[in-house]
Amino acid sequence: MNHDFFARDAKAVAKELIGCELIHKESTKLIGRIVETEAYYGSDDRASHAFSGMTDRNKPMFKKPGKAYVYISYGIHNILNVVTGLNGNPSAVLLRAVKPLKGLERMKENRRINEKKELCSGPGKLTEAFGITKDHNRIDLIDSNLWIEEREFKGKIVRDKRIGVSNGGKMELRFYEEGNSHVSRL
DNA sequence: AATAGGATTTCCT
DNA sequence: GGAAATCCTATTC
Repeated sequence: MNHDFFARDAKAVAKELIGCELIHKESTKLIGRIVETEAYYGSDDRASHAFSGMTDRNKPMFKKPGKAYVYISYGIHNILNVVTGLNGNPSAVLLRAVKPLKGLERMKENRRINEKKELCSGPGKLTEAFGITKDHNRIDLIDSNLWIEEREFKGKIVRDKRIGVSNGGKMELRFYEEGNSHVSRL
């Protein structure tokens, strides 16, 4: 995936990321197929961290498309986003769930569980399975050991309201593969 | 300097 | 279905 792919409207990127592969290469190679994403914008999106302008935390959202924005949620979970961007406006796509394809054993160790469906079926779950932490914040997802590869997608995509956000409004910015059991919530 | 609350997960009943 | 876990950030006094 190149920078141009991410330098577009977050909603379009979120939708097209469904079916692509998230790859993390460290000692072992971990691969998951993206089955669920959400788009977040800026001043026009009350649910977004960037709603009230730039702060220390959300700074990556204002930076170059293709960068990672990782933050800690509820003091416990690392949450992974890809920065997107149209006209330099702050925006990002949250990676909510992937279907484990490769490195299952390592993911099970990281998650301390065995059920495949529970490994990556949520934003906090997939970062734990992949070993993604705030150390990955602001890294470039094009030329680091964490990246996304384009894949043809033949399934059907469902669009819905985002999960877990207050002031989410009526905007339907969540995308997921219809019927896929690795989605956090069908 | 202090405090309120979260783009969640897990465990218990 | 409900609440605890847990800590960092942003906001307020």
